[in-house]
Amino acid sequence: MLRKHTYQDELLQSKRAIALTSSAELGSTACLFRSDRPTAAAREKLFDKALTPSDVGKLNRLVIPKQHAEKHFPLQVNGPACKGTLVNFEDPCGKVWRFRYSYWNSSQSYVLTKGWSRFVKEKALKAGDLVGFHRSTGPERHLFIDMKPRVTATVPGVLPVQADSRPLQVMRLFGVNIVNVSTGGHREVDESSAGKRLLEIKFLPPAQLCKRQCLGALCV
Amino acid sequence: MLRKHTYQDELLQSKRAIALTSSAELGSTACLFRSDRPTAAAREKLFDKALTPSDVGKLNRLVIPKQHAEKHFPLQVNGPACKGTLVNFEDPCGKVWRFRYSYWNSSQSYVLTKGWSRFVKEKALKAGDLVGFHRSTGPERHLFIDMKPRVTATVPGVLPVQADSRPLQVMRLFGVNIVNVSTGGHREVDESSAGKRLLEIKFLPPAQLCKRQCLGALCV
DNA sequence: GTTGGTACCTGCGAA
DNA sequence: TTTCGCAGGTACCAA
Repeated sequence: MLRKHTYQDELLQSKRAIALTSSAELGSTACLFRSDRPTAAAREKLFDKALTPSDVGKLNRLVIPKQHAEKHFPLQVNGPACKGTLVNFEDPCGKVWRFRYSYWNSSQSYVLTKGWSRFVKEKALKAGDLVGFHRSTGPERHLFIDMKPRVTATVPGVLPVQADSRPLQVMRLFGVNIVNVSTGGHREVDESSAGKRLLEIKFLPPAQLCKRQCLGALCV
Repeated sequence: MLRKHTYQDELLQSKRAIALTSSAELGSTACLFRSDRPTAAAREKLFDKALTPSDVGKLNRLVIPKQHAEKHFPLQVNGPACKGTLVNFEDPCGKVWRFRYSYWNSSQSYVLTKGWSRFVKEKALKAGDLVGFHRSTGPERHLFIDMKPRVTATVPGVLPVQADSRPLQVMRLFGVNIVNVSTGGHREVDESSAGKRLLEIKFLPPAQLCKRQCLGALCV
């Protein structure tokens, strides 16, 4: 699981880095489970982002809106972390995701890069879904990430809505998604076109499930 | 006009760089006017290039023929400028254009990238037009760029030709382009299809004018 | 040969 | 008006 060559520089940078208190001390793998998982208690919501087609597409990066990035995830742009750092986020399953976080001079934007595409794939994120960022309010200041399906104008009664009010996108049978509503391949989907979505039935890969804790909990 | 944050690394590179004496010291904007404009005197012609469809298309780059690039614009391919540098060229209006100049290993070609598309747009360059490169012979060795319309077989008398013999592309009224001959939106236009150009009448954005010195001079 | 990651760049819309 | 953010690209490299 260790990719030997990879993270040394980045870990060093991470340790020297920033006001951003990550859970880097947990280890060097891209994906871990926390063993000291706190109770779901004190967390402050930092911000949400509605994912764009690019955020979930081939660009393998998430643009963090600048105002949120500079408020919550400050990077020392001219300091040792100017080339980015590694940041860990815990998902609702307790799984820890390590992302590279950096600033792109050319576009003047803050981005999560390395690791992001795996997250998109495993969570089966789609454009319009919301990703939320949180931080524990205790002294450890751990970071958390969660995801919510897009809030969309559906045709009431026509498409399935789950008990948790999640619309449209998943229908589970024994913990497996058996329905996926896609946009038929169009990249640009806005709220107004959501009603034109086509129903596609397909099996989603098991990786989409939260492997440790969520097989019975539907914790996507 | 200054995009403050941007070009620090690149300026550093530019300052460390190469035998290519650019006028980088003029500032950090992509487009400046020289305040110390020399007389039109001593310049040596370096070379011309007839623009290809790709040079004026979506690729946003100009390929510099290798023999000219290596003769006139040497890059230390393995040196500090191996990732390219910024070079300033003054156009006939005295407007200074900053282009990124670099070598693409994948295609083994020398290219102007950043900034080039703006130049193409503002000058309304078309495939077949000639772009000329010059250098002042004085100690400052400033670089200059100019453009000439394609030498083309037009239908005499049908399309307007300006006093400077530029065919087709611009007709000015009080210093404003009121005619633009385009290719109807096709991206790839080669010599053989040039005769099929359509006339379109439209107002061009004011940026196409040479803002400082050329309102009365028709200096495109 | 393919994929993912880094670091470029640009058009465009909103402020 | 110009500037800025950022969505959507590209090039290149390494695995």
